[in-house]
Amino acid sequence: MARARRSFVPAYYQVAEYLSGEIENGRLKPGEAIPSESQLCERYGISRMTVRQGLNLLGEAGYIHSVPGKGSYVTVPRLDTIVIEFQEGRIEDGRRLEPQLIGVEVIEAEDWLAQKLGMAPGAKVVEFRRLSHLDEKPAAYELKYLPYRKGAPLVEREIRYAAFPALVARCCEKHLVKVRMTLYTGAAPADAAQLLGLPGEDGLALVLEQSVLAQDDRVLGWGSTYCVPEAYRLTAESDPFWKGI
Amino acid sequence: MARARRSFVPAYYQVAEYLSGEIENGRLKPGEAIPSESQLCERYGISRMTVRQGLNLLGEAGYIHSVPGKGSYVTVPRLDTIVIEFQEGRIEDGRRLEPQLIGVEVIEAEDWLAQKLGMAPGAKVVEFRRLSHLDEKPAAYELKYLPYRKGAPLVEREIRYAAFPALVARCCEKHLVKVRMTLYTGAAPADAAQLLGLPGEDGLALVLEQSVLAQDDRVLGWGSTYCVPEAYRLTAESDPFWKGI
DNA sequence: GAGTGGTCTAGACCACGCT
DNA sequence: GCGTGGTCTAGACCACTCA
Repeated sequence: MARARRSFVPAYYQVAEYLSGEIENGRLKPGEAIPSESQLCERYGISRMTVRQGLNLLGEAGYIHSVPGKGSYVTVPRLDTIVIEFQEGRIEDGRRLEPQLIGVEVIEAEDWLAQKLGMAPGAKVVEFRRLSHLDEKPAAYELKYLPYRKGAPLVEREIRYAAFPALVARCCEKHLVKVRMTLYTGAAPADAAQLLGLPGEDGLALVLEQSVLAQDDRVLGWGSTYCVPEAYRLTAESDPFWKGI
Repeated sequence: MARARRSFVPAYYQVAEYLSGEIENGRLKPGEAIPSESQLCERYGISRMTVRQGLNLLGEAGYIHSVPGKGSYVTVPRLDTIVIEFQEGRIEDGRRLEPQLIGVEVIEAEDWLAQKLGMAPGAKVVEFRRLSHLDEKPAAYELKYLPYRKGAPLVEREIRYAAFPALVARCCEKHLVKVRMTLYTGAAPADAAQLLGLPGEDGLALVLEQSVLAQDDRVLGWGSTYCVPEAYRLTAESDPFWKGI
């Protein structure tokens, strides 16, 4: 508990380690108050700013949170948020899918698409379709749309290999974009079902819908990926101290 | 750019706002260096610790990162990590599923299960099955397993309503657990397919596999949820500055 | 050697929650 | 009124990078 001498570990880090240890082994329980800053100063013989630096570390990691005028408390971990690392064109074990561009067109957006993209019906959009293979077998069919912009040439190489959000960002000249994704099991369009060789008359696939959004939530692009069942898995891990939303 | 006077906004916060604004509007581009700490001190007429507090905020948010001896740089956002808020027994729009406990048994683990749970084959495990309804229609079938522990009574109320990770945590007397989840479209077991009224001979469903892990990655519980296609969707948003893994 | 970020001090004043 | 955390200062020494 006393601060280790002759150590290259910074003092603030030792404070953080000590407290996170106490939390992990259960001596400090969720909801409980941790020692006050001045107590920690005294215990470790360090200044308050240094103690605060350590507590800040724990706060970032989500172990604790503080209430002005009262104290700092151990956070109750949340198990309902999970983080997925989703790499387009790459599956769980890191193997790469072989993408094949099977169509690029400028079309007029039908109503449903215009709505998804936040455009007027009939507006011009670029549609492109990709079919990706894994081990010579078709694994995913992608259908992507982004507003047509004169003078924003889409290089075929890019369309073929680039991840969709990055493509959209470059095309719209935005520096920061976000992605919103929806996952479900649903029917693939007939042509996709055929190309993917989906069994059954309803052609169920794992569907990943991606909306690429600007910082102000304006939709910049929309796409849908139909994945062959079983071939495509997503793994995710809980982020117990996520603080977003 | 100059620090606002007569403002109740803390100085460090103003520094952070100014810089994040510059990043968002693209005047500071990913990979570029931001002004040095001493430059910011001078510009705002504040001390270095205060500037650092502001930069720390941006660092936490993932906008910038620093390189000792060189400077701080605008981070290139990542679009390949997304965060899902997954609430067991609750769907996208917040509606609750009505759970129904349809079986609890102590069984001896078959090989595949023993492997999932990291136990010896034949070890005793508690199996329970739940069927959840949405609008009177079956929506999800859950199959969960956790090691049988003498003297750790499982209250029916809990089994029926509690989220699985929380149940496991309480049962194993662990304070901190993690969840690893895998999502895919796959075949449901025959009994599940029948109860859910899945169409087609292969009975495809959206499958959510959950492993509940201790901090040391030991498996504490394993479960699988089979969701009726289309009824169940997961939405996720990108976390452009996630720093994990 | 000049400049950078990383760590740390020993103070200060404030708003807040309690009692 | 006392203890809490939130903000802020004006210094300090260090290790590091780069010219």
